[in-house]
Amino acid sequence: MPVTIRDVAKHLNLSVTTVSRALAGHDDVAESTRQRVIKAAQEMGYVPTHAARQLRRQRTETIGLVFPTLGSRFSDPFFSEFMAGVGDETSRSNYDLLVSVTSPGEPEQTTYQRLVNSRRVDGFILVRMRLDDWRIRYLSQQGVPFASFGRSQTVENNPSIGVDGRAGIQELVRHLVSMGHSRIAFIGAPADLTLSRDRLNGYQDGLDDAGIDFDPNLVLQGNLTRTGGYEATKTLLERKSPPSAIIGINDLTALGSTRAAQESGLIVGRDIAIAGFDGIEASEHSHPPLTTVYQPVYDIGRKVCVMLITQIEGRELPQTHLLLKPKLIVRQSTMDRDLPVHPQNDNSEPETYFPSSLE
Amino acid sequence: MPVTIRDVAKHLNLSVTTVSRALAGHDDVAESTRQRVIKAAQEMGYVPTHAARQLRRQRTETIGLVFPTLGSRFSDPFFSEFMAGVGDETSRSNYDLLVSVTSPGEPEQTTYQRLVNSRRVDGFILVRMRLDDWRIRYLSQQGVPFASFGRSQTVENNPSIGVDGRAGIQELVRHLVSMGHSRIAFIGAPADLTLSRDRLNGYQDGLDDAGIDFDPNLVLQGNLTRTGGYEATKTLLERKSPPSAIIGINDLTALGSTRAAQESGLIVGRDIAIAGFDGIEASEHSHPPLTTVYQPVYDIGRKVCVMLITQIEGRELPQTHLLLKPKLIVRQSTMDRDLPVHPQNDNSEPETYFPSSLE
DNA sequence: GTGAAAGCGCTAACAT
DNA sequence: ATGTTAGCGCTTTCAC
Repeated sequence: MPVTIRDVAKHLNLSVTTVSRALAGHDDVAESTRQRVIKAAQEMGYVPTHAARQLRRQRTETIGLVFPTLGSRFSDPFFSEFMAGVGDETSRSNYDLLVSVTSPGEPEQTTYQRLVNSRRVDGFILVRMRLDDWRIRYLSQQGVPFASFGRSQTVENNPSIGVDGRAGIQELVRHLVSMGHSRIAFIGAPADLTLSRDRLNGYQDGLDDAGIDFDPNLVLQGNLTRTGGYEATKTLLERKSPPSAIIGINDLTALGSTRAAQESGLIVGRDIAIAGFDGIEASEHSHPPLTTVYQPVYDIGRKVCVMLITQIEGRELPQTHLLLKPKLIVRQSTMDRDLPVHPQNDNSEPETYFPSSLE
Repeated sequence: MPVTIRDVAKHLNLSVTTVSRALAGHDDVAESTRQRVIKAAQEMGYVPTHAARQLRRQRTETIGLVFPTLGSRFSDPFFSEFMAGVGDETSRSNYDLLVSVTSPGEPEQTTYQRLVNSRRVDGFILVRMRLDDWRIRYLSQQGVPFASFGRSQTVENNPSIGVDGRAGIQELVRHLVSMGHSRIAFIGAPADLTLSRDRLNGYQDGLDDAGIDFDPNLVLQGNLTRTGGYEATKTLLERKSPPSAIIGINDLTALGSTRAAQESGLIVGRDIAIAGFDGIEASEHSHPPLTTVYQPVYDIGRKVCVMLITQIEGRELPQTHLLLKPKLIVRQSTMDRDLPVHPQNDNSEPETYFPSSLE
């Protein structure tokens, strides 16, 4: 039923080859012919069948994105932001985006293997990197291109964009210390995640800078969700000497933390300081607005995608790894209302996240 | 490089035909042969090339999901929840999910047309239905299967799952009235969306029930985002006689509204009541927790997907349309703390959203 | 029960 | 500048 390249060829009394070449923009076809072909194709509503082209060219023009499952649902706005960035960039580059939500029962590996073996995608975008990451080993070995948000220590230099979570948290601790805090708690995430180690290191660094002793009682493990933050905070607040400030490893954690503190009758920002990491929209609109370490997730999604496509198309990558510096955004959740606005409180995004070579 | 069906055939001294049939489970191949084939395929790591199979069978085993762009970013948790449901169900049914974020420049139609013409997907899942919806006309005309979350009035009975937003909001108004409110504002969404009309009708119904006159000054249009709710609320609160209660057409709107009210020094739940619609996770964790009309978005995603796949595979659809009744969840944002908990405040999800035929 | 052959729609190597 | 031919990897008649 749908119109094929043969229909167009027949219609114009040309061979399919010529039509194909005209449409592909080869220079060995007469300009007049090309015009006729383009016009006819247009009029007849011809669009190449993806499967056929794919089979022939051995390229899918599709990139894969496998989301980690977070319990039965995933509603981390972080991921939607990221996906929006990736999605915009893929369609800008005429690629399609295949999304897999690792289903509850299925092990993640199966998903990747299936996609690789059936040659369903040209490459992968990886998120939620682990210190030791199976995916990197597997994909490198299979020769399948990939680019990641965040690094792993599995392979030296995989193409990726990272955010210096260590420096970010370190700066956050500095800010809290400057506000007079010394009992600062940290609600982390599973230890195998790269971001856990980085941010925890930053926490450590920050304490060191201020000459504060590390207190294991003030470090708990959450799971990057609101609920995780909520529960960890309940525990913290029941301690004999509770913290005066809490850092959530991400905004969701900090938001859960905020709720727990409020349920305990504390005024966040005055009785206790709470801060997060990510800078999701909700952090800005929460009550009180949340101090956070901002990273440009949408843009990172786009750039990681650019990196991947560059590789897929065999072009040279300006740099394989990019480490961005996140930006502390101080808001009410760490500021006593009676104090003046902190000088760091500049909400504008810096202009120069990315080197021009990636633009 | 990757192993093809020919490799398997050669390895076993069989024809590709036989291998193909053995793997497809046809009954005209000797049981012993089948076992050998399956074993060999397994060992050799054979997985059918998707493109080839697709070209031959004229089926993609892929379903398409085109997200509306909401400004440059989309971070509505509503969509991630929905996508998680769709994604889980597609992979359970061995389908893939192709996601398109309509990019800022590109008109939505182009996206659909490209996907249809290149035969990239077997069908679509539609969201954000409009009263008069081009997509329904187009896809029906092209003979491409689809199923939607929400209805349009374009076609009589397109396969869809809807939520009775009218009844939901009506019940919400009833609740607000029972709490003593009579100046109830409504922050809506663009009028061409089906959900806008439904929920506005419910608002109207609720007022009628209570014998309250409709006051056009209390109805504003938002855009389903926090910012929209925030701004509309600022406007409302500047009015000479501001509302004592505000209904946001979705949770995000209500959350923005909450922030605006708090900035004006109001205690939400006591000085002003605010409620939303959707029941996203953030509504539960906001301060104060938000009264909302809950709809099971994740499950709806799954079921819509089941509907679509049923159609694609030519099986009979038990019913083309399903209308779910949403559930009012009363939380602090509409309750003066001094009052006892409202009887409707039962947070458990009802067990019987879906008829067993869809399970 | 198994194999040979055709063909899905396209692109590219090789003529002319 | 255009056409002929082959083949990507698979499924499906149609023979045997």
